[in-house]
Amino acid sequence: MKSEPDCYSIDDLAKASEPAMWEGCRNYTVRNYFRDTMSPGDRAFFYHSNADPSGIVGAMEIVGDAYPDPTQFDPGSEYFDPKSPLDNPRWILRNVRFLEKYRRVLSLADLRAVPGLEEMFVLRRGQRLSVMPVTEQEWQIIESLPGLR
DNA sequence: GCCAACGTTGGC
DNA sequence: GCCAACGTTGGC
Repeated sequence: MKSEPDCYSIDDLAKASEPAMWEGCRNYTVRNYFRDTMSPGDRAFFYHSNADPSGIVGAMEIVGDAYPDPTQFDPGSEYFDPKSPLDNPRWILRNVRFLEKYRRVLSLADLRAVPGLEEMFVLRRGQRLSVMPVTEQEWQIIESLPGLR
């Protein structure tokens, strides 16, 4: 799950006393991942995009079920969507809980060099989604990389 | 700041 | 429903 650290970083999540809303996703594929693919208790990598360096910076956990993203109805929010019907919300989100921050950033170049991650979604050409699947195998490979903790 | 690769929009 | 134009993302 990607976030620009200038907007919301893993340090912000680490400081949060309660699970945080992963708000503002306005892409239908991501919406479907939130709705259909994620389950409470699933783990997710926190990825800093548009950062220096960009890459995986830590881990978190999905908490609870998907529910409508309140920012779509807030005219004061940058995520306001005037076309989203109140009685049929277009956008949903998940809450996430901080698990850990790694001691180093795993850049795309780092990940590309790791055997077994060749098929990973985030490494695929042209892939720009802010939320992408990770297989159990990929998770284990990454979590066992040296120097993370 | 460039630009590839998508997603979205809207005229027809 | 097609598709050109436009907007966005995000690494580099």
